[in-house]
Amino acid sequence: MVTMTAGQRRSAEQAAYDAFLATCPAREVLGVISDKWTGLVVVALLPGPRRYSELRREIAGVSQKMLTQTLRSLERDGMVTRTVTAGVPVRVDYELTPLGERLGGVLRAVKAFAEANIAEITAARAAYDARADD
Amino acid sequence: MVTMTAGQRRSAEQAAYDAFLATCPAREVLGVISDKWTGLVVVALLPGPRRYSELRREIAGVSQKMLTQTLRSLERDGMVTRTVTAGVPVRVDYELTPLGERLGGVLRAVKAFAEANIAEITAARAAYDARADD
DNA sequence: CAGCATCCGGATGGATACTG
DNA sequence: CAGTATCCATCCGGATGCTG
Repeated sequence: MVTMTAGQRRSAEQAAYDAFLATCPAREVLGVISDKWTGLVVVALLPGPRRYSELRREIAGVSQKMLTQTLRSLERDGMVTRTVTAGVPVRVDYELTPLGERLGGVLRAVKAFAEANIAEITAARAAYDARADD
Repeated sequence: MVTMTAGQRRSAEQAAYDAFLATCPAREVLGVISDKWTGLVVVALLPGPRRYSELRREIAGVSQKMLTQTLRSLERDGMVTRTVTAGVPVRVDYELTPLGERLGGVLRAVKAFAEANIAEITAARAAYDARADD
């Protein structure tokens, strides 16, 4: 197909890319942990189960919408379980599944890398920005 | 200040949250790898240096704007070096720094987790979505 | 208490055209 | 070849008000 238009070529590339992404577990998981709040929630749940309101308090700055959305997403991915205890008032507990705890392990690795290298990263940024200020 | 308004309380929480984020290396790094393309670029550079056009070809689906933006960001964070070789045509090579290679190591851990658990995640999603379809 | 529904501003990211 | 500049659609995420 030498006569493919630019648009057709892009579509083809896009399709190939989509297929790649669909079969790329790493990107799938990257999508999971790259959410703004997912990491914080998983880390907050590592010590043990937490109630909705406890999570809101522990993760300062999260809106209720985002917390709910994040928890639903984690629940869907099999990372947390949601347990409703009827009564007044209602009580809802969230807890990591074994899968969620393994994800927590990965996040700890990220955290370890972060703490070991943040100084170097910050320095690199400062140096880069200083050049830009010329 | 018992007479704080809801708005003031939120501002206070926001400030506390921002301060927390600013001093939280893990979130900083999470921000780095959570970019849509950063992971792919770092992984593509792991085997060795690559030219701009090579990266465009290897990472199917990336727009030139996003590739440039991602590379600039990685350069700023000290993860890659950018080497320009004058001439016609111009040649630009990107290469991981030691810091970038260490980040690559973390990404490999993510990848390993992903590949080991993707089946479970997919199954959990299917089960969750099946319930939603009721 | 633990949400859901709605609105809305800003950031994200793709398409396109042009340049040293 | 390796970008820069601009425009524009979409989505993310916060604010607000209401509910079982």
